[in-house]
Amino acid sequence: MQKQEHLTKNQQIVLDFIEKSSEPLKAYSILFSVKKQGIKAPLQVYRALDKLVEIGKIHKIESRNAFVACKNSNCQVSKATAFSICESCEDVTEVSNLKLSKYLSNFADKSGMKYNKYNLEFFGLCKNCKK
Amino acid sequence: MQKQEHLTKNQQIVLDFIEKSSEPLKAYSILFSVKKQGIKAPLQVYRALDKLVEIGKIHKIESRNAFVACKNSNCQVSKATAFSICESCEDVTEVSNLKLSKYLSNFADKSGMKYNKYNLEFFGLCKNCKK
DNA sequence: TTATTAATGTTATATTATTACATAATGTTA
DNA sequence: TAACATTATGTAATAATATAACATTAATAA
Repeated sequence: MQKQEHLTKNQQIVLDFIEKSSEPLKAYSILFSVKKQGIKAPLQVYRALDKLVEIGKIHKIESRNAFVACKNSNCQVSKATAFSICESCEDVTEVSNLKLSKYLSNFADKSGMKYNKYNLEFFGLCKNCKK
Repeated sequence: MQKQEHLTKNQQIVLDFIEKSSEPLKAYSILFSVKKQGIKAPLQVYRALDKLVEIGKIHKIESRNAFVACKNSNCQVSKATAFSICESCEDVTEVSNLKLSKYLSNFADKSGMKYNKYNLEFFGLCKNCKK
């Protein structure tokens, strides 16, 4: 279902780096880290990020301008994303909840607008930070 | 329930401008427009925006880095926001749906995290652009 | 093979947002 | 009201995020 089988060199470098990270990464921090692998300019990173988002390999956390690897094998999730964000430690976790995604994917209000995508960000304190 | 009764001059200028707009406004376009009213620097706008977001008078559309006036009288909504965004004309509407907000405000998943805030952005084509 | 599409490399620049510091206004409390 | 704390202001500089424009190369399709 992904539009592209093969990732290009730059896309693969950026994806590898994001997948290894336990936290959301910002474009310029990715840039800094992949310079040794030949990526020199912001645009090279942004292009890779755009493509990776498009094919659902990563997601952008809009409120943080940061990127995380997709943890769902289900490839439709790039059109239906939900995250929980700890406002203290900034830990971000992808929410995988079938009921939630069904509810939101089918959501329709009086506007008559048919949604083909959504992004939901929950904020709070994670277990650790709640203590 | 709002933390502040009285808006300061800069806050009021910025709020007035946003309330008059039918579309989300970006910080620098606000800046440009309120220069005649004595606001000279980005920081003056950002400070006003921060405060207005904090007290729920406006919301930030994260995926667009833009700001809209709150259309709900209900003041708790700044902690529970939902928008529908047309990807063609960029029209943004605040979604006011009690069922949705109840569902999301009470949402809890296995993470054990207690959420105190969420932001949801739906994307699609509005009635006009669907044609 | 030619045409088309997608990706790359590079430079420059646009856009969004914050730091730092000095000052003034406002609110609180003794 | 004086002293203090808090909040807002003004200003300059700069950081952080993202895109435009253009030349070139690689991959894919017809």
